[in-house]
Amino acid sequence: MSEQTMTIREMCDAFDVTPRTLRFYEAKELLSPIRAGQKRHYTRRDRGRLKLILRGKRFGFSLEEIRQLLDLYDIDDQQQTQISRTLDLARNRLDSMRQQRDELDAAIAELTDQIALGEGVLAGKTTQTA
Amino acid sequence: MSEQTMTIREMCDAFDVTPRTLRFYEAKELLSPIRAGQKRHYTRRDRGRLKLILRGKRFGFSLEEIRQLLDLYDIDDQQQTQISRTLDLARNRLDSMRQQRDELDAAIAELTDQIALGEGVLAGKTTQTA
DNA sequence: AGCGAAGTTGACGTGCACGTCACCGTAACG
DNA sequence: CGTTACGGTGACGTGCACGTCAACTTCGCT
Repeated sequence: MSEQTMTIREMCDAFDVTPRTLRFYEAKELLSPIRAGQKRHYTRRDRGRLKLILRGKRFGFSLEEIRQLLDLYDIDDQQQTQISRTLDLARNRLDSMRQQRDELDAAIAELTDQIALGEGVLAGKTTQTA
Repeated sequence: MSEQTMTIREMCDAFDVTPRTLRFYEAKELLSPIRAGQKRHYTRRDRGRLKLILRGKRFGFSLEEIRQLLDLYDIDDQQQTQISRTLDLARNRLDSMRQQRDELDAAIAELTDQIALGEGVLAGKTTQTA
């Protein structure tokens, strides 16, 4: 139970994506499954990366941005010279994620208020709080 | 200082968007500036909506999703029958925003760890913590 | 050997969110 | 009165992230 690789279909079922999507990500160099002849075999590393890709997408990052971030998780393989650049990129990304979270918190609070307001209207009260 | 309306250019400068974008949003019925002859005049309401639109975009919502959410902030103008539907939509959206925030928190934590790891590598330590 | 299911590579199509360009109106300025 | 600036309306173009379809291999059976 060490070289647990998955076929493209197993990947699709596991992550709810289409084969087209996986091949597309590979073309964009986000994934690099092993080839057994022609067939693709996805390793644990590929699964980890895909998970990060899908998460990144939910946060509104482009595939290109995600590609650059993914390098951080493979930092062992990298040249020293590259690492510093990647770290800068990651720190920037981290900043914008923190900002995004703060904004998100604010938006959640606002929306919560608006819903309460709407529920009030439904309950027959007027908009005037007094 | 009550009917503070803005021209399209003032809007563009204030929100850092192009005229094309504002006209596009209008075509999609996200904005509805007053017309003085042909010219558009953006009211306080338009500015509020645009702010919400841009925020929504940063969270990865589509313009169509945003359009439906915007209705919640104009709930006074609506039919009772519509309000309930809009509220449901808003509650769903709120749920997914909360989920998104939790995920974002997790991602921030992970990325923070990875950065620390990378910094360790730069400092000359090996990946092996022991 | 034959067959179907699964996988592969192009190549073209699609929806979204605008960008770009050509052309028109009009209001202001020298 | 010409022209420059700002704004308007189509209409077509573009980048991204895939969807769709045709035309193969390649297994794994029977």
